[in-house]
Amino acid sequence: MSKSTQREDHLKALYALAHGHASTWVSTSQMAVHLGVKPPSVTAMVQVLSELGWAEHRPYHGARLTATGRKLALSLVRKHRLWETFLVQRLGFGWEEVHDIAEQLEHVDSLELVERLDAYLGHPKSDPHGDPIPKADGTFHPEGEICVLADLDPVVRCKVKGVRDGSDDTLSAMSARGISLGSTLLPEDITTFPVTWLDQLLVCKAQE
Amino acid sequence: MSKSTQREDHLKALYALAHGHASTWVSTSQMAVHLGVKPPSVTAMVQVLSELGWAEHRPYHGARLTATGRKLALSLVRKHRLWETFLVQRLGFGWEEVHDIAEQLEHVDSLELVERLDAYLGHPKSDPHGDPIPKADGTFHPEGEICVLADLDPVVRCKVKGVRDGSDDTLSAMSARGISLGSTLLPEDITTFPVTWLDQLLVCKAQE
DNA sequence: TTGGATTTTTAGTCACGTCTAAAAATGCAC
DNA sequence: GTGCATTTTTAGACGTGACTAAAAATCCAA
Ligand SMILES: [Mn+2]
Ligand SMILES: [Mn+2]
Ligand SMILES: [Mn+2]
Ligand SMILES: [Mn+2]
Repeated sequence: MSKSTQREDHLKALYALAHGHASTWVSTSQMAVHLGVKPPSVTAMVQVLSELGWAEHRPYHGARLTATGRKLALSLVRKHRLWETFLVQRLGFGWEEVHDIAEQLEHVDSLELVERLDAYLGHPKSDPHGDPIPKADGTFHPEGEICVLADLDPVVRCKVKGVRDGSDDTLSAMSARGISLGSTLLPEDITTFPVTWLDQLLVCKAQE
Repeated sequence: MSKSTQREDHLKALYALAHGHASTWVSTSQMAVHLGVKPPSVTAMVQVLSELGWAEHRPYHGARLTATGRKLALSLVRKHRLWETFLVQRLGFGWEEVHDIAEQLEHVDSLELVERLDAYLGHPKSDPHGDPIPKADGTFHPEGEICVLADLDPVVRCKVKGVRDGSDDTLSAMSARGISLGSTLLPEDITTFPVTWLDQLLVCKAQE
């Protein structure tokens, strides 16, 4: 309910600054820089998003998306990237010219429009900048988005793409279990990992 | 400058309710009905448009577009109808489904976008509802829009499409000069007409 | 031409989203 | 641990664009 260009752009900022990792807290000042407004404005808006159930706000700590908020953010990213694709692929814009226009088009409200546009463009998997286009259900194509292992729901086979905040100890412990960049993790192994790892391992879904 | 969806929609309402005749005064309550808001809201907005130099407001009488306002309104109508054409022609929407979506798309701000869209669609002359699409310079294709003779600038050869507020006397006086529905008026004749006729004769430009 | 109904504007309020200035919380250096 | 610099939130204000209620202008009918 209750959409608006501003709410939507704040939601997107939250998503973007967490690099798509729903578990990451984002500071209001980070968002302020990203959005080109002052921090108090972001605080106010984050409180609104929180009331709408789209974000969680821990005062003096930061904000992060709820599951609902993430879905909305993804639908915005989807629209943004589909429009960018349209502008480049069909209207012949240069890839560097399309961001600001898509920034406006993404707020046009019509599910039917997005789905028809997607079909018209041949269900593209990525936008002109190479960024992946979320599917209508909010998931990415396989080999799509990188996320924190904790965010993998349901837990499926995935590939290690990086480690966040890994101390030497952690890294060697992971190595000892056969985990390294590019290695594949199986659901049955993941359940036996130390819980702290779940927030540290950056992964993407592996092909079946 | 200082555009906004609301200002733009009021501008369009003014244009639409005057049936494109820049000389016609439109009441604020008419606009209110058209826009789905209350009359005081329209009064306030019309005063803003007046400050911006886009409309003229004669209190307790009505509002009408200035030359600048008319140009802006025409560019909005152009965008609206081009997007409608895109939605039907390219995305396969039914012609009855596209109005509300175009109502949003028309506010996207990018000259480049409009012109590329126009070219992409093959410079269509009319939208899916048969309404003419203004050209980028704010004029219509020949045989396009009907206007009051007084609005013809410059005065060119045109065809009579109707008479507004014509008393029997006026009509017979016109007949006496050889004027009837469909007859062609030449610039040199027009200059000899009684001035009152200029606001009564509805015409459209005739092919050269 | 006068009075009442109707239309339109003004006055005052509100929600939204922004700002600046001040207060509060945090966290880092010593 | 205390104190100070930094970050963040709160407080208070403003502009936009909506509303309702009241006042003003207009129109029309007797
Ligand atoms: Mn945007
Ligand atoms: Mn992109
Ligand atoms: Mn509109
Ligand atoms: Mn149309």
